[in-house]
Amino acid sequence: MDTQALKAEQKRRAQEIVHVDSLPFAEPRFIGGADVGFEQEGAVTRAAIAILHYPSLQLVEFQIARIPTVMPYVPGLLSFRECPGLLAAWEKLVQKPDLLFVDGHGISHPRRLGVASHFGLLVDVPTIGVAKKRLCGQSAPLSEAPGSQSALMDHDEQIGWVWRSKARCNPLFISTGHRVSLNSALMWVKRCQQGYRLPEPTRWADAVASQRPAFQRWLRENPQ
DNA sequence: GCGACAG
DNA sequence: ATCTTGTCGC
Repeated sequence: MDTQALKAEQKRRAQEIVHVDSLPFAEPRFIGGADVGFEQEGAVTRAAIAILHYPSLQLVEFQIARIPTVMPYVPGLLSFRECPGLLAAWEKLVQKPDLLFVDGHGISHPRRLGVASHFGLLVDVPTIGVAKKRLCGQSAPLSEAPGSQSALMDHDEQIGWVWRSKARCNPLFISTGHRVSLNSALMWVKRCQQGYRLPEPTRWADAVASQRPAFQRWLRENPQ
């Protein structure tokens, strides 16, 4: 694993990211959520993608792919570890989403190519990064009130938003993945908020991957 | 040199 | 990310 070469590749690919809205829809019909986890002590990569109908936010499809892990976790190089699994899950989808939320950062990354951006480029789909922790950049302190937000800045450049999606919960870090502006990224995430810390697409992807009770209940209510 | 560091 | 029960607080 040549770290320097991978970093150079990130800088190169980051220039291909479309930072403005080039969404082929006035309103998306399907929004997806993607999440990656690991099994067998990291030897197996498990990627899950959940597809929700918009604006009902009802789960309509999910796919899980398991492949041999290709790389160790290195902060800043996450996409090289997670994209192979995400691609495998993506190819299994019957209904591709118009917009995809990815667990992790988009352009709020040292070289502006977080997993949400990298995957968006790979499959050429609009993506938004929804991360639970900061990777880089700084922001003004957030108030305790749910809904409070602050721009995530790297010097003079805004690379994302820090948004308290729910009271008494740590904020989320939202950023452009690909083909979605920063303002729209935050807007779509807000429109998929249903009272939990994570927006529905990402929340369902996690529930599917981890076999959460809510997902098991959905399976029972949706035979076949 | 020291601390930070998505999942 | 993952290993894991109860527990504190709204």
